[in-house]
Amino acid sequence: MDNSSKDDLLQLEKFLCFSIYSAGHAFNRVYKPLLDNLGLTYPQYLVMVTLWQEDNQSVRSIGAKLYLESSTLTPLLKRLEANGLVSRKRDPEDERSVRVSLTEAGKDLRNKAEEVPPCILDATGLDIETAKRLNRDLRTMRDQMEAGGQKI
Amino acid sequence: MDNSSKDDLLQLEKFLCFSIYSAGHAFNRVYKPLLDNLGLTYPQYLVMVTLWQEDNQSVRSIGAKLYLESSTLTPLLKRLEANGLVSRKRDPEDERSVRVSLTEAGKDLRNKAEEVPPCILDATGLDIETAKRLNRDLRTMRDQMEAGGQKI
DNA sequence: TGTTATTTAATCGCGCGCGATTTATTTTAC
DNA sequence: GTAAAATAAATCGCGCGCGATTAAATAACA
Repeated sequence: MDNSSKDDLLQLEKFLCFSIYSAGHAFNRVYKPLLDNLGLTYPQYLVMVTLWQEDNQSVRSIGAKLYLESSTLTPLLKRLEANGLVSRKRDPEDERSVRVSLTEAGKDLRNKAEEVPPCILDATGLDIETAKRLNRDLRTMRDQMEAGGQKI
Repeated sequence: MDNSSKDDLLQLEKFLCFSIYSAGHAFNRVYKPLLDNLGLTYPQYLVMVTLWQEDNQSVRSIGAKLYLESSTLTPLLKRLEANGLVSRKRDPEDERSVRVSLTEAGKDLRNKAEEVPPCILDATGLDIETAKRLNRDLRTMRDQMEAGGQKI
């Protein structure tokens, strides 16, 4: 391999992974002041969104939707519980499972939270069609990558 | 606002930010076994890439390229130094600055590292043109979001 | 039935990632 | 020339995020 080809291989700007990595951080920066108003971190916000969509889920179910492990979720959920937004109870039907439910305060927070997404789309500077296409392409790619690990 | 519109607003699948967040995690999972062979974490790998592109940079310069703070980089660089891949020295011309340079081991690692990017592109399942378009759109979006914070 | 395998959360250790602060150095303004 | 402002790293505290492990409950099966 000649030098120009070698130089091509390791250029940061060409790394799709880096664009995603840095775009994720950029999102976090934009979200932070908005979520501070709700008293949530970004991952906590995602957990609340899944619960607003469907209340009373197991830790496992939340993890499947967010691609997170119990080792991440358990401490996070305890913080949400400490802040009075959710309750955690062992499922009487299956004591292995822990059911996570919204408290009244958790349900109420939804109204304030609904003001967030439009602000974010605005901050990206994308028109809706481009945003939708990006979203679709990224989900396809993620699903492909997640599936790749399941060989055998 | 009626209920169907309300339901639309907070659907996880529609969140571009979540696609990026979860795609980032998926990348990490794919990278991990490859980077384990190099003895690097993903952020450490990014720092090494910037140094392979341009050796002997300040912490600030690396941070500007990766959008990271010194509070993130300093401990990371100390770990790279402890692993014998870089050296850290105060700049004699400006004692505030710390110059980070590749050791011989750090330079040598580049050869093994060049095998990584093709594996990754393969794992995404994307054709090159789609990957390039995604990359371009994401960088544009990120730059827009980073610029948005600089108002005034 | 009883034993083994699987499933579910929780725990622990480690490496980010950042905001806020601190320390040292350099630049600027007066 | 000195005081004030700006800049660069480093430090600290906190919240992820995960791999590895553990403990408890359930399922599978001989």
